[in-house]
Amino acid sequence: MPRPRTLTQDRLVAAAHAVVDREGLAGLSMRAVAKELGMSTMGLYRYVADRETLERLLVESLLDAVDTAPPPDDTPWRERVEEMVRRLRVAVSARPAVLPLTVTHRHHSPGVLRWSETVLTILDEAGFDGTRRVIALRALLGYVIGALQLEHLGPLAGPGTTTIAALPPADFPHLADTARHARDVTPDAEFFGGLAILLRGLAS
Amino acid sequence: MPRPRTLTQDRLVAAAHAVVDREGLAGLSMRAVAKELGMSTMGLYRYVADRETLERLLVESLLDAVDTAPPPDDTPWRERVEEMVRRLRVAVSARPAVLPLTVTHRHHSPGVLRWSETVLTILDEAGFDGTRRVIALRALLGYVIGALQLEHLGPLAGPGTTTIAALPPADFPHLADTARHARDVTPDAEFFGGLAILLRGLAS
DNA sequence: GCTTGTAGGCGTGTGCCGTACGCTGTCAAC
DNA sequence: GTTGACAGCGTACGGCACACGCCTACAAGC
Repeated sequence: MPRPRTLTQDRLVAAAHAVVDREGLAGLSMRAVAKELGMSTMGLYRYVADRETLERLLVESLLDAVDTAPPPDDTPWRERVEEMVRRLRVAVSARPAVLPLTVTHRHHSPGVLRWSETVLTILDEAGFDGTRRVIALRALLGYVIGALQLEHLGPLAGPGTTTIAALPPADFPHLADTARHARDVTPDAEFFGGLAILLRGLAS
Repeated sequence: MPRPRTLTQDRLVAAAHAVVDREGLAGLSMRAVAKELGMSTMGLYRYVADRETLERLLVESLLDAVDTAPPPDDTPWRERVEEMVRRLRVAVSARPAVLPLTVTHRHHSPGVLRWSETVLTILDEAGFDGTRRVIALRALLGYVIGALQLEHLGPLAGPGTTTIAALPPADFPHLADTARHARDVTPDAEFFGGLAILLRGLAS
């Protein structure tokens, strides 16, 4: 009977994403999102308890988009795990700016829970059980989280590597050599190369 | 000839660490550090360009403490890499509160550069070269960064896992089972278990 | 068709934050 | 004794998240 709501949660999250896309993560504030929606700052608090909740919604909107249906089981389990990891990476990489939020709010996301369940199912079918399966899942998650941050916060081809290349090669001979080779490694090759190492280790 | 400095960089960093230890990372502010030192807020800016520089110093003080001398080379290369990773983990885990800063400021740390150089030397002796060595190093770094965050921001025995255990087991059977087993896995076992998988993958 | 309860939205104010800028006080060199 | 370089301080500004109370649009009951 009272005045009807003027906003949906989707519109709110879309506005937040627009702000982040335009101004970066540092530009995300309640004020900025409110302005994006053409309403007053405090009006947002009718839809969201606090800033942290807004961040959580942002992350969930990303992770819920991940397809967590089991890949076709006529492929080897390692390829199926790789496919699951690939899907996660695609979703996260779509909005690298929110990656720091993804790391801190990951626990609350139903998308990640569904993803984990599917991966565990694959690992189960591959013969992993008990603590071995726990450790396998955590190792995969750990690698994905770390590698994605490495990729987006300290890219191989970015300033970090060029800084290294400018170091005194006498003190850091291998590092200098590695930086030179690093220029030839695409982010994809680096990420899936590392993943392949992990999967080989799981298999043996 | 002018008035002598009253502060050393060490005292400044120690004060910042004290604040973080007492109030957590969120309690770290220029005002708080200044109060800790008994001086005015703006006095700090004689020693530090801005807040980011202070954070960088905080991180560097941690990472420079890592022993980057090559481990004795009469042990297998995998054990030597494991030893290097262990040292890094010990240093970071000493102050888990600053872990988020460690991730973002890692590039600037000479300690990490020296660590990487040593690890590359070991990998070189183990026969890795070119892009294979690049990918191996990045995989190790990625795993370490991600696993440490998993360990300190979403601990196995923490609220995340108990939340999972309370989920409808019908929808998440493997996850529920995993959460039950997770209680028996110590952080050490989890971290080095995952690392062992990665090292096995590197060796094969 | 008027009244009234409910709930959406807004404005103001508080206490944080980082830091720009100009002043004051102290000391060593001359 | 004078001078000038520079450590340290105080004030002020523009941002932030958010508590709190007010106003107002609406639909149900009479």
